[in-house]
Amino acid sequence: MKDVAKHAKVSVSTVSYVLNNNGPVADDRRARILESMRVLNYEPNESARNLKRRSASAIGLVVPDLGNQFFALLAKGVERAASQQDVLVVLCNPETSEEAELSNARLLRSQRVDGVVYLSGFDESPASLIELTKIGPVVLVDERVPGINLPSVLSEARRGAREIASHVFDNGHKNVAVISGPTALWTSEQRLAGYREACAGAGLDPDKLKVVAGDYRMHSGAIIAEKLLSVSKAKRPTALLCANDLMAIGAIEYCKSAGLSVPEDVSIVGFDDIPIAGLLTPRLSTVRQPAEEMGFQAATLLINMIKVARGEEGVEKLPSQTLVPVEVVIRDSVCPPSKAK
Amino acid sequence: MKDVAKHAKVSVSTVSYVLNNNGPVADDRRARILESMRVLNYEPNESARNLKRRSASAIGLVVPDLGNQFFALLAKGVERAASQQDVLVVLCNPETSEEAELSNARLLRSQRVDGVVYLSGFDESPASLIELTKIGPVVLVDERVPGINLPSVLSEARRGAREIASHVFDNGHKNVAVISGPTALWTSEQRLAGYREACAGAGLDPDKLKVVAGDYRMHSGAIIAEKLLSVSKAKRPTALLCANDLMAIGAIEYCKSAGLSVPEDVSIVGFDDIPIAGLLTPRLSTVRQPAEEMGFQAATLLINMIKVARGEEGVEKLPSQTLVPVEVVIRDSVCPPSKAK
DNA sequence: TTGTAAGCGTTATCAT
DNA sequence: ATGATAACGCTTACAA
Repeated sequence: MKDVAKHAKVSVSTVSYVLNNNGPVADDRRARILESMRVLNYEPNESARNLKRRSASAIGLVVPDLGNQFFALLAKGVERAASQQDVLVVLCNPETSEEAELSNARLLRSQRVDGVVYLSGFDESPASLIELTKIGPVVLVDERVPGINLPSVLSEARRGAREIASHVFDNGHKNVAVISGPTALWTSEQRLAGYREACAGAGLDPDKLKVVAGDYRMHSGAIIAEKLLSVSKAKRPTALLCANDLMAIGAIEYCKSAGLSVPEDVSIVGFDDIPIAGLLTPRLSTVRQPAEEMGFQAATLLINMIKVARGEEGVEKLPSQTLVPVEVVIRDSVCPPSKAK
Repeated sequence: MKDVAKHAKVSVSTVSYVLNNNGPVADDRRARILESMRVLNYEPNESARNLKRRSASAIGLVVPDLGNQFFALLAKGVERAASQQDVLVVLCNPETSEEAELSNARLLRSQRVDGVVYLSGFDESPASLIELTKIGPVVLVDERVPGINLPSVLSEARRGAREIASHVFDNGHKNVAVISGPTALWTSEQRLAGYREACAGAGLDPDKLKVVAGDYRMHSGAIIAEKLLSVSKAKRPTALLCANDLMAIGAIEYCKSAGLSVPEDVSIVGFDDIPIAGLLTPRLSTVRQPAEEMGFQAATLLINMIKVARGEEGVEKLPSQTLVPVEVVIRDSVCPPSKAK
């Protein structure tokens, strides 16, 4: 920067002014400075800027597992929103929730990021999260913590769950089981609540729904399906409501291995509509959550919060709660229960 | 830090010494300082450290599309390796290759990252890449640029391609077509070369292989399959060698829509073995590339290069070329050409 | 409108 | 073994 100043025969502060577009600079000088920057191909040292301005123009993205396409797409959306505003995205994969707590807090404290987009997905430790929000802005995606009202982007998961479950009940299923998500997760609760509503709406007793909690991973879907379906044919559920696609896929895989056909023997629905859902045989009926869009919204909201907190001029505070629509997509994995039953 | 020094009644330099474990510090003082840090829950300001040490302890990860599971898994591996060494990962999604060039170069120059893991996947602009490597370390994944020998982690793609193609030829296919990757990409060339070797090995003329280049995305697989298969049954290829799984899936989808059955009417193989490959009907025969492992290796190599360049003590330079093994996995998408032909 | 100079929180080079 | 102190590259009062 000194070099640029020297080369353009001005002082460093003038250079700084043109760099930040604040402070008044005569047009001819500005031009000279810009030219000098180009000639010397000067690139501002962001570490120094960050030090001075006490900010990093970077956000953290805490995501449990990029192997899950839903999260990967979400990450993509976050990245897109951030790069649009020249904000960097720092990837964090909390191995354990212990570490998550630490690494997040440290990340924020160490001034390497200005805020965090937080996707929990697995178990939650609200206390540490609340702690986090005291250090800096955090936005949750598809999650809420019981005690406190954190900014977040949510989906209409409950409605989606209700609707797809209704679809199943409308097909005439009476003996329906649920492969649910981890208990205590908000997403799990919402989806389950939706299923129960549909159940009641179909004139059935929601308390008679068999519910087993999985961990949102494929394997647990298979395990639980086995548990649920290894009973006499008369008692065997004719439909499985799975709280996400991965578990639904696991369930389908189990059925294949057990010689049960889907949907003839058992109807199965999922949740999320990850890209693979439409490619399976049978094509999976599910509820589409716009993963990438949700990531985009979350990052946009977070960056907005950061700017507002910084008192940047000309930025309106965004509502701290965003609701994105879901859409139930009916494909081939549901049919009326077989007469043979 | 000043506060810590004051609280522990020592000078800032002493605090700095214990923070970095360099410089000699009396044990009792060290203990006092550590205690003070804890009490004040002090967190070093990384921007300041970065400014001073001229490094960011962060690496960039340039990845074309997180929606592609192969890349997502790779990213996961990169993150894992990096976090193991307390290095941050900054995500970059080059929208266009123009921007890629710029944003990468700027990222490196602006001192926000110390190096870059680069996954091209789509078209390449070697010139800008070479430029990049002059600014800082870059490691390529599953890619090479013609002119120059960059550090990279490569897979035995050629062998894999040869072996899976052999499997197809061994099944008796004579009329085989290739849905290849983007021309000019190293991965495409390698795979194609492998296919040709297998072709020759089967006593067929490699120049008679029909080859059409796609873009590694699902859609192009479908389009090209249509082009290839919409001919009289006598001339229609009985097997499709697809340069990645996504295109293979596209091809399978096309076949389904066209009433062609796989593998009876046309055998199809892919490449990569993304998780979905084994879940399709028919289960896709393909070549497994250990995506996450490759990412891990790449980040490990990059970080090693950075440390070596920094002259850090006790670090041995890693070989700048890593070769990871592939494994062909035979599933159900191949069978001998139908007699009916 | 422009320049001077005082930090931002560290690290590293010296004396002590 | 410890403590002043000068950078690191930038921003921003404040002065000119």
